[in-house]
Amino acid sequence: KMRRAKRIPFTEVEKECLLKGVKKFGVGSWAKILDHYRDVFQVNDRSNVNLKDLYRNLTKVKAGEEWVPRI
Amino acid sequence: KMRRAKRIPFTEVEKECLLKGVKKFGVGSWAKILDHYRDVFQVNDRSNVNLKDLYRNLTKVKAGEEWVPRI
DNA sequence: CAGTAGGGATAGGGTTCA
DNA sequence: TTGAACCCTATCCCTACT
Repeated sequence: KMRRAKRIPFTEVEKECLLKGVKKFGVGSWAKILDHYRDVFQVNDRSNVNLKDLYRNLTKVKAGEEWVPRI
Repeated sequence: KMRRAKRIPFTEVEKECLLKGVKKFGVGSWAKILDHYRDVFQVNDRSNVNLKDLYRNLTKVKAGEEWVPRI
C-alpha cells in the first residue's frame, strides 16, 4: 500500500471550504462536503478522512490557548 | 510533559540496528523497527520519533561534504 | 462495500545545547 | 557556528464499528 510521497499543507481556501461545508451539512458529513467542494479538494487529492482530520485540527484547543468555539 | 533529563548520544549498536531495520522494513517504518530491535532501543528508552531523527542525522549531507548514498 | 471516529504514526520545521 | 539529539504538531494511516 502506497503512502503519500509528502505532506501537503492545507491551503486557506481548503480550510474555508471545509468550515463552510460544516455549516451547510453538519459536522461528520465529510463525504458530502468533499463532493460539494470537489473542485477545490480534488486539486490536492483530499479524501473524506483528510477532511475529518483537518476539522479535528482546526477545532482542537492548542496548549495554553483559550477555548473558542469554531463553528 | 516531561523533558528528558539529559541528552543520550546514540550508540554504534543503535545506529547499526536502525540501518538494518531500514533495509528490512523500509524508510519511515520507525515503529516496526523500534519493535523489531526493542531489546536494543529499550535500553535508552528510544521512541519511533527518536529513530526518525537519528536517520535524518545519519543521512543528511554535512556542510562541504559530497553526497554519498547511505542505504 | 462506503463512511466515520478515534488512536496512533510519520514528516518536517523548530529548538536546545555542547 | 555547527550539528546531534530532542520537541512540536499538522498531516496521514490503521482499525473498529456501523
